[in-house]
Amino acid sequence: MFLSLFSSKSRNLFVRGLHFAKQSTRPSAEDIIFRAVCVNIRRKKWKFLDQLSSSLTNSLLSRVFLEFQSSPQLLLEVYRRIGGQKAILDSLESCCILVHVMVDQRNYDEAVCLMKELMMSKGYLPLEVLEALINRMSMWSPSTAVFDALIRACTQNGATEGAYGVIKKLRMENYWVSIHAWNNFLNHLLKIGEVRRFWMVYREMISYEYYENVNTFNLLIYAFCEECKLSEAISVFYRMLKRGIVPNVVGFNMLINGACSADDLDLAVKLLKEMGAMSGGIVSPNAVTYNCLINGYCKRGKLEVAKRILAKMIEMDVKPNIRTYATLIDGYSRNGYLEEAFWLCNNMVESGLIPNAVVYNSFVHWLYMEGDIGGVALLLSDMMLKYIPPDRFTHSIIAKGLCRNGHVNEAIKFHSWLVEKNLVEDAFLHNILINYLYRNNNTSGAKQLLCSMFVRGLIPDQVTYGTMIDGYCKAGEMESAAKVYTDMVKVDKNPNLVIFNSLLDGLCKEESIDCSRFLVDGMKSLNMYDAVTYNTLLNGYCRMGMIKEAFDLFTSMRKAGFLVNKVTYNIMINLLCKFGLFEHAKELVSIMFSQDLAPDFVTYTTLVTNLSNKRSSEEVVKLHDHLVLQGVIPDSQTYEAIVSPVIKETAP
DNA sequence: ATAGGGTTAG
Repeated sequence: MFLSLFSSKSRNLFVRGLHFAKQSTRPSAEDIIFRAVCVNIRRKKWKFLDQLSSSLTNSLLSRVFLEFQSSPQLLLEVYRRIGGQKAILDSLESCCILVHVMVDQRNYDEAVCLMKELMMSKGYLPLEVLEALINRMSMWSPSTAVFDALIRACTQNGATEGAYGVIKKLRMENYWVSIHAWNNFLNHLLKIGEVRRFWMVYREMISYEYYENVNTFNLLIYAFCEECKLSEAISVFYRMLKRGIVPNVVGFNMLINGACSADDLDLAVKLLKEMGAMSGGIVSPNAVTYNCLINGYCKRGKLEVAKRILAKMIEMDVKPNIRTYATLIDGYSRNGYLEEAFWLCNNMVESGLIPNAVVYNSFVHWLYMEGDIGGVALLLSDMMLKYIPPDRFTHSIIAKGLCRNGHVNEAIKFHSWLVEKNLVEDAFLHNILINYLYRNNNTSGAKQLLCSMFVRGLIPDQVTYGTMIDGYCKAGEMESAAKVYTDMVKVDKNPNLVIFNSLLDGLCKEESIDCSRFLVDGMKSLNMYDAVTYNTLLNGYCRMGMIKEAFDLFTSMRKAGFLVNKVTYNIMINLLCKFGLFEHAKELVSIMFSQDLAPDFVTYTTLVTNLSNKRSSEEVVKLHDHLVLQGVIPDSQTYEAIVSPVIKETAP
């Protein structure tokens, strides 16, 4: 192998190299290879390098990179040629030299990738990488882009504290943290739902006298939208214009998406129409804009409008993408129109787009919800045939689908299989399983699963704790629920509204009325309460026969407005029916219609069941007809059990 | 930089 080194030309260079070597008159084997490699790199003899690739050890590579650190172009070529990226990762120093080279060549993605790998698989801490980068700093232009890349690598790895630590350290060492780096970190905070921290960091950044750029302003809009503060978000837009900053489509999209999630679709449409005027003719909608609106309408069941937006999009020459179709497909499936969803999928394929895991996940999920196990099996095998890898969503959907269709043990087996195959799992999947184990009264199984989460390095989240608390509350084991609550607070997880509501329900169920009121007062003082809270208490009053309290509460709930929903009326209708006050109950039904809260299958069942116990068959049929004529969809079980036999009986 | 799919409450 080394024979070729000693061809005459190489030999000359080799000897010359030896001449300059100070430390030793007898070069080691590595020295020999090192010289040879360097020579051939200079001459771009890549074939030679390929032959040597197996001898390129860590220390050798380090030496080579150091040798060529001032020729970035050449080094980049070496990196691409040798395919020995693993070897490069083994040496922090050579890796950092390469990162500098990449950044210098504006190849930021590669730089970020390299650092992500370095931290993920080699376990280097962000601050260690930073130090190594700084050590190589003097050789290069004082560009801070390399730090931007490091912060991006941290946020992409989910290392929030790592990223913030790098920012702090840089400031301490008097390096400039670019606005891009701040924006990246701020965006990361919003993505992980840390809105409060977002504002803290934003204020910190402003205190260092940074000027916001268009991206920062967009992030402020995003943050306000997350907090459902739409008017504040819009005022950010005008503040940006006043500063003379040119807006872009991203800010508008954030506003439109925010309006959609705040259930203000009129505003969303208005923004779409006014985009041009508001931006002085600079900005026009893109695919994201339309997708946000389509999603808004799909989630509210307004499929016809959603489809009209798709048509509009095409008319305006904006190409629908896979997300457009995935959104529509999910919207149609979610609202019970699976046939139409499959038809849309066909359209999509004909337009040249290939269904991805998201599309399959929607179908699988809604087929499971319909109990169509056979359909699921077909789709999953189709997915495999087309080499579309399932993701963590697929896994959760399968686990939940199995549980929902009565196969909890199969779901547990499926989970074990995932563990065995070392496939992605997350807290989400565990939460689903834990929930169903409780429902099946398998408390010990649920506890085991929680333990296995810890073992597998998965951190239980608020939902995990909430699921356990709810499980114990439903089982009437309030002491165990309280214990989980204490455990949760110990690990610094704050209870959320859902958890409080679960606890309240548990207290109401065991008829601890004083504790229940105490909890509600506490929740009010924390400003953490909603319609569920009040419905739970109302239901508790009704169950305990505290009629006066129930009516008083109902009145104050109606005064507040937002505390009343369909469930509230269903509870009250049930109460009135129990006392045989059917006329009053029907009055509440009309009020429901007038408040745009259409009675649902629960309303139907409550009325029909109670009426059939106390009144004639004719009245039951009359009520059924009355409700159906007003557009109420009957609960099929109730209909089959009560109404259908009566109709047959009265028929001639 | 923004958009799509999975968990918890009555």
